[in-house]
Amino acid sequence: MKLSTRGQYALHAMIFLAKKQAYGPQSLKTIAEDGLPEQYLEQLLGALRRADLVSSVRGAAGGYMISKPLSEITVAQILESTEGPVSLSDCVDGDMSCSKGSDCETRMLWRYLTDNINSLMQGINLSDIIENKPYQSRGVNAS
Amino acid sequence: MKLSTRGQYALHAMIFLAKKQAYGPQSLKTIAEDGLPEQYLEQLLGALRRADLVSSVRGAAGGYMISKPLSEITVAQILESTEGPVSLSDCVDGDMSCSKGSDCETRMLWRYLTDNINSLMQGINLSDIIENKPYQSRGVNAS
DNA sequence: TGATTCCCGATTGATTCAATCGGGATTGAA
DNA sequence: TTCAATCCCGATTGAATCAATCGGGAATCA
Repeated sequence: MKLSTRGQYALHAMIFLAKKQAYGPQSLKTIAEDGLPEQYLEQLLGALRRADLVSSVRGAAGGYMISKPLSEITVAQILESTEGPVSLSDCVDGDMSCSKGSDCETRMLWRYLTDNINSLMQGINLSDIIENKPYQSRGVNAS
Repeated sequence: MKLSTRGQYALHAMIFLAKKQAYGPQSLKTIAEDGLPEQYLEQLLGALRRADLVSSVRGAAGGYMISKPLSEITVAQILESTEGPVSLSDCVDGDMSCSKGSDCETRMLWRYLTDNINSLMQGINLSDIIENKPYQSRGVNAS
């Protein structure tokens, strides 16, 4: 179970933007400066913008910036907007492609794990990250 | 973030075997009976056997069976043996492909998330699942 | 007007995934 | 001894996904 580079790059970019909040919009070129492929990153920032996590300014001296308080942007939001929903198995989302009933053991397990992973990621926001807070166990709980 | 079918099929098969423990080895054909592709499942059972989670008996009337007490087989073991280690980002395992130092913010975050997800999965064993115990929050903790 | 930037769909090449294939080895029963 | 049932296992295939690039367009500012 692994994230794709999308989520990793996106988080990287968001941390970068969070730190530069005071200096106006940051161009793609600047954000990509430490090695991320620029045009690829562009796709990701598009996704982050559509998720309302960043806003953008066009034209010369334009760029991207964080669109709301850092404490309101969670790791879950960043990853979901670029990687799609965290959902270990399709059968967790009600679409019922499998033949078994809605209470089959595996489904309950996937749901439990998925919920907990989501809580974990919702429990950490950008502000926590850049302030280097040691993360606390929070929101992780039983079904 | 999604599991592949490997982990899903493997868990399914393990639950099946757990329930049939009293009835001797179960053949691939039997295990695959409710729709899993038989030859694909064969690969997975090979992996589970190499991880010592099941043992096999060849020849007519042969098959697979759980190889140790149900309470000693965790979801983490099942998924790892078929999907590889749960590790959200390569940079978590010390191999240092990235240029940044060992304490970069994203690395610490991936490590935190990875550790917690692993604890979560180590905290549930086959016995819990087939006895339909409501899972408790356990082992999930801070960095 | 032109440079700088974001915007965005299409395309490419590599990798991974899901599954099948084709044969082999082992065992128990007839 | 033969045969059917079963596990064993590496190789192959086709499709999907991933990572990245391409090629143009639109907005903004000097």
